[in-house]
Amino acid sequence: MNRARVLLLNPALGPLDYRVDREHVVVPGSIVLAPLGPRQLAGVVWEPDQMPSDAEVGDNRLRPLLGVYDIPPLGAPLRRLIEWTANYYLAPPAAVLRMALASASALEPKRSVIEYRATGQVPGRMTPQRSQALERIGERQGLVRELAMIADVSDAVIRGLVKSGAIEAVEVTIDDPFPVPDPDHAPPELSAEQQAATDALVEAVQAQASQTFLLDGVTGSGKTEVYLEAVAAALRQGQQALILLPEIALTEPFLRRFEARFGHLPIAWHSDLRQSQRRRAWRAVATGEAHVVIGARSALFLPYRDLGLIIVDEAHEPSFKQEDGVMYHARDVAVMRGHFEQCPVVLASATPAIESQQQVALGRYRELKLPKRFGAAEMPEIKAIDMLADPPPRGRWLAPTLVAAIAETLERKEQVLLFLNRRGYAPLTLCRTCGHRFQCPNCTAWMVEHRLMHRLQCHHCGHVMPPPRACPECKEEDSLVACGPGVERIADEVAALFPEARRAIITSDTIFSPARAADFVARMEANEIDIVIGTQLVTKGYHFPNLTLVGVVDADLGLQGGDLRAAERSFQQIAQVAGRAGRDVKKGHVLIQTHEPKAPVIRALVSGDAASFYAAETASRRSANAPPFGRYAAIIVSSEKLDEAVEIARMIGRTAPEAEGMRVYGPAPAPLSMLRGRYRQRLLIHAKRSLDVQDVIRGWLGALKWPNGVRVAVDVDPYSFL
DNA sequence: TAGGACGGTAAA
DNA sequence: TTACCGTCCTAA
Repeated sequence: MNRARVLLLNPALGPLDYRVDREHVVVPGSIVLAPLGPRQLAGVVWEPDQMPSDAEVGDNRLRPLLGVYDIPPLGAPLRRLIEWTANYYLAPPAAVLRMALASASALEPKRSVIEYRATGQVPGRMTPQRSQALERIGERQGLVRELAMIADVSDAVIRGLVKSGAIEAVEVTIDDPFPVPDPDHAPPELSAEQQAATDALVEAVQAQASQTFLLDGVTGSGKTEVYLEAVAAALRQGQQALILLPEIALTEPFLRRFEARFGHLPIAWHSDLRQSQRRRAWRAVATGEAHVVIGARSALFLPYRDLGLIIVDEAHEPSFKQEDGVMYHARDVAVMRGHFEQCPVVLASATPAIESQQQVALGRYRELKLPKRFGAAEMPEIKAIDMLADPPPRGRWLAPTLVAAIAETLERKEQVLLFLNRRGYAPLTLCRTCGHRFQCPNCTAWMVEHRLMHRLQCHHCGHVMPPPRACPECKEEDSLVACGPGVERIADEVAALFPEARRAIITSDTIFSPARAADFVARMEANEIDIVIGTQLVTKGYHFPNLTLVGVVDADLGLQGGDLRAAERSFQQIAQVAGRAGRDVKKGHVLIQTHEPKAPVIRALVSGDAASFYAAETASRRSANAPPFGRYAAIIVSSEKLDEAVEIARMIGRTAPEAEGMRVYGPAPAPLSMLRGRYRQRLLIHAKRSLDVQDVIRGWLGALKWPNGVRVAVDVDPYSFL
């Protein structure tokens, strides 16, 4: 009797056992189709001793597997990674497996699909829907369903356009091989320091052993060139390389650098891939045909056939922490994947996280430093503007000193970047007459005015409303005022001050596609933009030689909220945006507007003394027993009913176990006490490093029951305290 | 008494 | 997660 333990793609279920009939051959990792009640589900065969099931089922009650997919089995290193991730982050193994299998369509044996694209022909009969569809689709190509989504019309409109000849069908072969990057295409000239770091990485790639590096180089020091040589080394020995980036919007300039180095583009992996692209990329990764993958955090769980190197670029970025579903930290999971795959992992950053520096101090990670900028470029000069001593006029946000510096820079025909980490026009709208504030109906958050889009928008759940003319509370007309600045408002101020200057607003609202990002880069390089006003999207990755002045509009913004990483994060963000200035021969200048010029963060930035800032932060973490010296975990209880959420959270609080070196705080309403229509209560667990908190929480929550509509999620090593 | 809403449970 | 089943309620 041949039986197999199968982890199905159903997060509510543990592993189930099946009978394997003679016509099927399975090994651990095989991807199979299994019956489940009246349904059929895909799953992966697992070693029974690695995946214990809660109740053994007799041979006579087993149902047979229906089939085995013609796909390479998931390798043992990936299976170990899935187990580790599920264990560490207290997530169902099947939920982690789902990230590895990525999309059901990747499993289908289909070799081509019919996609559609515009022909440029004008349809005989034009309707508003049809013109909207054609306009929004533009050059894009996709399935009928995808085009309908893009154009925000029904499938029928698209089909009508196909019939009229305005859109044509194209057969797309989806498993075409990808071009192979050439490690010898255009090797760079490296400085002595870069060469030394490169040698260390190349040696580690050749050793094919697990080792983690912290590549710590100041902005503009040429970290990318260094780690791309490690990628070349992996390619030369026939292995795959993965490069993780924090934001997709950032990939455009990166793709171009990669292409310049290797002659071809890498394979991109992110959540916006179309179904056919996703399938093709997944298959190529699994067969080994994809040599270099660059991607967002989810690329970590792809089934690489032979992974030789992992790079985590901008490794300090908080966006590597996944905040819903399986709440993992991609930087930490990357290190574990390197451990299981027996390959080096490189964490690259100009402003490494305190956690990573601590690992260096403990001797677990090896540090490679690039303390100087590449070539003739020098570090920019950084000054603070005291907003109390040098305030802008009423109703304005840019201090006279900053305005003067902008004027001088424009005069020299150089470019300016103004950084404000706030999208939209104004973060809050209120009624002057009755004080009514516009709040999201689903979240504890203000509705943010987006003047360009002509609407109010919630940044947490995406709820939108048209900009109101009258106050909904007191019905007073023309009594609503915008409070505080967003990038759009700063852009207005810039327009009033420098009407001749060409402006660009760079946020996730305006750079929503790789094409838009490419367009922005091209316009900057052609000097068609004088002043960029942007959010954190512009803090990293870009290299504009003619950009010489960076203005930080509100350096105090990041210090609000007071979570344990606020100071560190502020420092990183401002240091990164400052690093955009003067990256070539022209000297860069940075002006930081703040109400607290004496705050340690600002002083560290101005003096350039990062080391003592980090030392002070590390000391205060140590004395508070905060990460990386102690650890936190959060339990978030959510329900559509407030009383239910409160009741269950209290019940969990009451049943908290006693454990040496652990304290439980709460429950209290979560900082965003209502999110996407769900009420949220939160318990915070603070424990000493040596305690296995996961195990304690597993035992604790495992013994409890709660009603169906209540969700209890655990966030291990939480980043956001929201 | 049919039929729908709801809650609980099994799925190998 | 999904499908199914039993229970309870309401309308007829």
